[in-house]
Amino acid sequence: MEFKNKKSKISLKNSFSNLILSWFYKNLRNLPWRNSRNPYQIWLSEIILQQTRVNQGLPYFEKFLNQYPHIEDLAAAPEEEILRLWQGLGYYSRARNLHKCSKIITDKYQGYFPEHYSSLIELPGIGPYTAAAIASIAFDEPVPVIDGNVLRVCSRYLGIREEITSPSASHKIREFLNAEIDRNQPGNFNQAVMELGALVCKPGKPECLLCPLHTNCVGYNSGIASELPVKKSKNERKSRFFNYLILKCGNSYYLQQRNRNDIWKGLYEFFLIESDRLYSGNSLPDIKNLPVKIGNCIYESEINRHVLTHQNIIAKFFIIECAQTEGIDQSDNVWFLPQQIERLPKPILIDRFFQENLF
DNA sequence: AATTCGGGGGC
DNA sequence: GCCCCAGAATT
Repeated sequence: MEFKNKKSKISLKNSFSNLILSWFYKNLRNLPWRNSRNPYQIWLSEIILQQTRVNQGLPYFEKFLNQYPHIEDLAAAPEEEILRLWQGLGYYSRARNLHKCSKIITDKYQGYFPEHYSSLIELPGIGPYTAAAIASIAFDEPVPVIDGNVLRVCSRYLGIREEITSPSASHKIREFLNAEIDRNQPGNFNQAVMELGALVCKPGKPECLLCPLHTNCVGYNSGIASELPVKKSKNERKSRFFNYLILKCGNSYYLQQRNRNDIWKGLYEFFLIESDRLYSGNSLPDIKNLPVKIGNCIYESEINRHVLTHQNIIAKFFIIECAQTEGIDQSDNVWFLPQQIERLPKPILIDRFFQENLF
């Protein structure tokens, strides 16, 4: 008995959990959402950070918390205002779901987040990762988070050579984390694994000699850490050709809101003709269904290339002066003055052209 | 299980 | 160029 206890204490001291937690206490970054255990702030930071680098998300967290100090403020805001604040972060469904979720919490939960994974995951925009993050960090529920960092750290530590999204790999990692998670401080444990992935166990060049886990890391000991995790090859990016007709009537410009299930849903853009090619200004095709009678093309932009994860957007802007008709109505959400356009949520491609040429 | 939703930064 | 980022929703 005596011997058994001693042995288990020794192995406990050198466990994955203890080693990574003591590393975490010494090396954690001072991030604003770590200064609070307010579930609203935890949630906000997690939504912003989905598929987003901490450095890119940081200013957005500050802006949102400043503009919407409490979840009720977010729930009361118009969706366009939220999208405008989100502008540039991408994956705009996150912003729309942020708004939806804030209304549900405000209206149906009296402003308080549910405290368990099983309830959190029912909310819009909250999936397995975010539910686990909020439950563990804000409410001490011992459920492991699994994100890109965690998958990388675990696949290397365990030496998992199967494709990382395979059921087998997922199972091994989940079992491992469920066994290792510190049940007294699950939030710190989860953040420790992610932090190690972000600062040491990095994608290209892991700094294994700085890693507190390297003596027991299969990937390191086999010399294949940098090859892991194994990922499927990605699909080729498809090209799309966007011809933007910037219809100008006096000082007003035509903009429309994207509402299809496509990129940039909810954002505003100029009159768009998507085609299998780019047009040129001196031979614009006959266009029907224009909202106004068009005149000459007074400016033709260079070719703009805008790269998204699954698409290559190839775009050109044509400024077209339109005949002043009697029907120009500023209130119909179609014709806008530059200072109004400034406040509309727009794709970066559109905002960049607007800022450089029209504002 | 596969696709699609942005944009930026590192190399 | 290519990779990946504190993933989720949809098909």
